[in-house]
Amino acid sequence: MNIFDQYLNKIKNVLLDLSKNGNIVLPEIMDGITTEIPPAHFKSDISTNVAMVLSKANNKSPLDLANILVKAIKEKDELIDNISVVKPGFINIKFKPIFWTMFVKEIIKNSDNYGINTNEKKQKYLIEFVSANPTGPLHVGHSRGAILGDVIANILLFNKHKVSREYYVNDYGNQIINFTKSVYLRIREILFKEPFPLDNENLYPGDYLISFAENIIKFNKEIDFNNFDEISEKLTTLSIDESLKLIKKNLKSLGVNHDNFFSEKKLVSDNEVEKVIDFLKKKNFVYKGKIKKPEGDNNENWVEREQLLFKSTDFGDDKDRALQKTDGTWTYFASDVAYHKNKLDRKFDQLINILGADHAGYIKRISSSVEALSNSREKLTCKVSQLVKLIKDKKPFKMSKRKGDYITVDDLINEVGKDATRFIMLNRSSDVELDFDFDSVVEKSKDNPLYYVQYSYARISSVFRHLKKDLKSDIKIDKYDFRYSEDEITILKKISEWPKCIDISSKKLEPHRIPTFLYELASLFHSYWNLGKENPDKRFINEQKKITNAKLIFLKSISTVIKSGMDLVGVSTPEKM
RNA sequence: GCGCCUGUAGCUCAAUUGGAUAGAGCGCUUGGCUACGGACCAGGAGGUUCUGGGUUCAACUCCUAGCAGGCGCACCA
Repeated sequence: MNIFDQYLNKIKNVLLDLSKNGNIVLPEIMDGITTEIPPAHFKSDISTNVAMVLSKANNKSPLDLANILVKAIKEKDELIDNISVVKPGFINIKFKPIFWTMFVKEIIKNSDNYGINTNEKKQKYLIEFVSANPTGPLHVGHSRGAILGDVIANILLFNKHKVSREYYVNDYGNQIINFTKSVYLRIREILFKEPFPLDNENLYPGDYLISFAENIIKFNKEIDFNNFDEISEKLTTLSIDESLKLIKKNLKSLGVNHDNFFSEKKLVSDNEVEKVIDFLKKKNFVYKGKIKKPEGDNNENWVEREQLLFKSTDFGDDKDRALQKTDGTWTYFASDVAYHKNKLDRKFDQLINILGADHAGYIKRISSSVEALSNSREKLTCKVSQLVKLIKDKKPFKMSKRKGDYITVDDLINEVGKDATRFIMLNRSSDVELDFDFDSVVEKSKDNPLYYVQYSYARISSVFRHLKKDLKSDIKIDKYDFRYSEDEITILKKISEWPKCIDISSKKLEPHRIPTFLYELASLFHSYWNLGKENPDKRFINEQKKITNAKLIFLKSISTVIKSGMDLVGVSTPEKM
């Protein structure tokens, strides 16, 4: 039930009628015609730009054309109170109060589905996110991408698409070798009292490796840890398992659930990399060649070498990309191409990748490969989550990989909790750097939008509690013979924008619009609530300790939107705070 | 040198996928609590949307040339 879509269709039908009768000329494409939310001071409910879009084709001024259209639109619609033409050529529609009564009725009849976009073609999505190296716990930067991906998935699921959440496990390559060596040295430290070499840059110095080592020793008594070469393969598996256990725990504490963990190592051992390179060779996208040194690059150590390259420049990349290292092993990129081939072979309609800001430069390369594999530019969408700037005691908190100097997801959850973390991380567009201020996030006040929204839900709950009614159960009303006041309609109008908000969030993959919307709705609700102090008519519970049907379903409608929005964000809506 | 992201009120950010008089919070300031929970509300001040061109009936939004900040740029992942 999207009143903006509904009226867009009505208007298009009016246009078709008028053009059949020869009254107006229609262009071939009617894409530019929209229905929108008029600015508040116009005191109307829906506006459309139709007259401005069609004025040229009709050789009439937008205002003249609008006047013709206005008559035709109003003629067919008993719910319109007033329809007017404004300056550049906008048509503004104001509904009769009964429109809003009917509107609430629709929501109440099917409150679980309110906001869902029913027009969209249902698709099968694969969203890959987090995919952090399995070499240690997740930190704050990962959590933003994790939440972003999770909520995008929630929104797509809400719109009845099929979605699979996937984590690509980079369990192959040099980093894993270094990681396993680090675990091994921690084991030797415990068993043979050999101090861990903290000065080696290739090793992982983090304290968490000590507990990895302890666990591995404890549960693998049969292993002889004296000779690394003999146990390296086994130890690699065990070490990665330890990491993944920790990562999964971190994800769980953030409320993030992946459907699938996809192993890079398995991809390589199944020869999927060779297969995809053959595939691309046949299409002439792979060749042996040399990469030129970038201009202006001061690196003196540049070595030009011949290697297997992917022709990503054919797709707009600034250089071709290496697939194979000199030692014969695959580059990260090569196996990632194979991974994306695998995704495509699993018949997903759309692929979404969530990347951290530090990997943004990688997008061109991987999207080029997907285009080469699928002949489509639209198959893959990459979203970047920008940096999180931590602020503590009003000062920026610098993270470095050196021991004890970076904040993990565990720290974050322990300090501010899951709900606040999710809400605040999502409250800003993923394109902008995020200031994450520990002090204000923890504060239970108006500084914290999470509590502001939750509080509105708690207030609604308290009314139902007083009336001994259940907010969650369905409400049945016999007669919709009441009319809402202007104050109430202001809120109902906001509620009518909810499907539009979902729609845009979903199409643009911009979930930050949801917390923003919820905040605005909560704000309107709090204003209304306070009107009840001066004016008893605005109170929900009257002097006989009863509530009218009108107010009952009014509250129910508000709570429906708040609840489903908060569910999408993945935070709780407590009935008492 | 190149690529990506950002630039909007003193600060942190929105802006209905090109719409009308650019909106919130914080801060500043003036008011409102014997309550359906004040974790709230009402009012005020505060803007050349980084700059210059262009496209359009309409530009914070799109194109282009700059400026500033961030991130990245080999066989790492």
